Amino acid sequence: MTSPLAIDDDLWSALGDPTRRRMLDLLLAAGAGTATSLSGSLPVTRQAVAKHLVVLERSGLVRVEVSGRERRYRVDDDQLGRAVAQLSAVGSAWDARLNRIKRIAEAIEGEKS
Amino acid sequence: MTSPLAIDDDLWSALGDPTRRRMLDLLLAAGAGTATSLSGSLPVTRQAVAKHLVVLERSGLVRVEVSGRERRYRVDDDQLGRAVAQLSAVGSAWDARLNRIKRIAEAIEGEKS
DNA sequence: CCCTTTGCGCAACCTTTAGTTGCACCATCC
DNA sequence: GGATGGTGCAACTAAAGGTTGCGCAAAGGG
Repeated sequence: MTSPLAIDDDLWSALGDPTRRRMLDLLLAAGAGTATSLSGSLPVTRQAVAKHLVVLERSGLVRVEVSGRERRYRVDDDQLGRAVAQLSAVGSAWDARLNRIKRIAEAIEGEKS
Repeated sequence: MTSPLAIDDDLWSALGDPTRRRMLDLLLAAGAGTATSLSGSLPVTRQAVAKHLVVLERSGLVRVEVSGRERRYRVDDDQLGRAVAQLSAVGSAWDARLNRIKRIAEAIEGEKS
């Protein structure tokens, strides 16, 4: 195992920002959205949202669909699925280590008696 | 459900940095470490590591133990456990939405026939 | 058809964060 | 006591997240 943590940093860092995470939530809930519509539900300006959309698009988590003068974004299911898989991979790697430590601690505890 | 995504942003953002994630890995693997020892296994300077350790300590993910002239850090199991729980909470919330979308799509697909 | 909306993009600027280098300090060990 | 090695502090740079202000083009309503 070459460290289960040799992770796609780009994907992770796209998810690292709270505003971007909330944008993904909003997009999942509404199906799609534009920079303007998203900024209505977020505590930041449209321009900030637009910059985040660029980041999300570069990381493949959303795709754009131009319709007239609107740029409508929606989540890329496959890519978000991959992201979720990585989150849970890191989570379970850490969990495994924590459990191993715990078992060792308990074993030592047992020996003492 | 008041959005499973009303998440502890501090904890998440502490985990958002790739260097900090690798530091946690190193600390878990070695049991403990100092700014100097960690910087030996990372592509950044000791000072950068020291700053990250401050962030990790503020978020409760590591605790320090002063021993002579060394400041030895180790992971706080409970807090890392909470962090892992949050990762998996967000992951499964998204997963649930993706699956719901998929089911709806399949249902529509079914209707067409 | 013109004029007003409205959704976007671009540019300048500010602040915070991750990183660097350089230096001074103090505990340790010979 | 003096060299050594682990820390802390300060100044500086670069990139990221955010803001404001402006200009433009596509829709829509008289």
